[in-house]
Amino acid sequence: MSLRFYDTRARTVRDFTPLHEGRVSLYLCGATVQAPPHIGHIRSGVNFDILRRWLTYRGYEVTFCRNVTDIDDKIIRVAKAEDIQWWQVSERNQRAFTWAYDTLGCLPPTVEPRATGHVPEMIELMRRLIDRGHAYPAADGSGDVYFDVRSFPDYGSLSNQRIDQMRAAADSEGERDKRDPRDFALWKGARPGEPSWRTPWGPGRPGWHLECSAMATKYLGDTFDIHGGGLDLVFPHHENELAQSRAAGDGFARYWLHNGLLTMGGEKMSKSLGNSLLIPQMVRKVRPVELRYYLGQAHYRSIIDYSDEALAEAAAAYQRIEGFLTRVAEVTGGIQPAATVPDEFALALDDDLGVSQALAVVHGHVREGNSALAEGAKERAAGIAARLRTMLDVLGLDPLSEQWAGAEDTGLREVVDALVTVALEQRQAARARKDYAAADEIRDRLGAAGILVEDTPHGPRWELKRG
RNA sequence: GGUGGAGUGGCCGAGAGGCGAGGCAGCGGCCUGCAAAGCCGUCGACACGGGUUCAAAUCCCGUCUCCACCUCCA
Repeated sequence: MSLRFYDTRARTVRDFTPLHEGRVSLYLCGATVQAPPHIGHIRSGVNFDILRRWLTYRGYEVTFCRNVTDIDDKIIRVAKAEDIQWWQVSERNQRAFTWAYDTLGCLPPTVEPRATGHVPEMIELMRRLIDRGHAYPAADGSGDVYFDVRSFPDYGSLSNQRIDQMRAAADSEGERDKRDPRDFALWKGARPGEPSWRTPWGPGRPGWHLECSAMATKYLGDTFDIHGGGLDLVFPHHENELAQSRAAGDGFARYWLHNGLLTMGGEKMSKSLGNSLLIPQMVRKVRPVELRYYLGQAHYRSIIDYSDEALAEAAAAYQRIEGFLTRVAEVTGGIQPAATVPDEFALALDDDLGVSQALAVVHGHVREGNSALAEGAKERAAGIAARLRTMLDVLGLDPLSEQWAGAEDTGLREVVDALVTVALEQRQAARARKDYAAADEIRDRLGAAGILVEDTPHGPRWELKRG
């Protein structure tokens, strides 16, 4: 079976064939940097990071463009409230996003363009739209430029809505002189004191949607393969992107992928609802890799209803995988990843990125590997571990990778190891003379100090306790 | 009003007509001086009511509940 994805626009699973053989162009709507990221934003980042890694594993050269929208109403509002510059707000939050992506092991995009760096491209796009009769500057001289939805019969095709059946929303504040209430702003004329950029239609700033069309086609071409984002972006954001790009004559995205949202108590997590769980507080509860496992384990299109309990279970599941690989590495002196993943794993990911089924394959390997280890079959265990590393690498979860190995290593590990070894030698001596009271006391005292002792067929081993 | 989606065992979470994914927790056993880790076994589910079928979580009809989008949102 070939690679296939659920395409929002087609409303069905479609075989994936890239526009150019061997290459995939991927655009992801990243952050509007008005606030620091919560785990829902980073879920999206993790989902598409796994997609990107899988495409790369499949041999495609992936150009991954993830934008930053660094100007919008809320950024201006926050800046005003704090009496700082708008760009101080966006810089601050962009850094928070970058830190969060890095912390969760999301590979950096090929390019990460910012809206305000692409005003000339946006002007060019607006000019094309006006020339073709799909956009118009507001007649009242406000500087607004609107997209004329009635001029584009295909409007609504992404979200499967027809203009006439849409709830007639009142014009939002500041929008004036539209031909139809559903017309959306390509460009917003500046009001006094607002940041602005010059255009032939007056000073102003990008509407929310225009910059994505301008940036996606600049970096990926008039037509590109995949456009992704959260499900809440389907309408109006992606609908409007599609409309303005197609109306301008571009092919735009060929496949539309949307990740499910993250809820808490059944309610969507969002900045505006104020129920955000921010990344710094989460990585105090579990390690970043465990948070990544939690956010990535469910299918990307399903809802994740956050709970501390589920997070803890995910951490336990991850530790089981990690425990096996750590023990094999100790016994064998090191494991190199295998060249390929098992077919069953590949089949799962090929089918609309079935991470949950892929993880079942992972856990099957862990169980077999543990059995091999218990039987003393080192080579078999090592082979299983090698395949496991390759699978986990695709998911960004390999405990032995540079990203995650020794994340807590403070450089004192060797020192602690020497000290613990002294204690363990005394304990072994006590066990040898069957003085179990003394042996247990040593284990208990190490335990109180945060050292977990386990006896194995190869002798005792230790590790730091978690939590 | 329109458009999508969801309801699976104590919990998380896949699957989508036919041997009950996987993980966490529980129970029994093995291993261990005792543990821990691990292994083996086990318990156990498809919101509700009808229908189609030899066979239905899976298809059809109806009902209930919940969520998202139509307004800034990943």
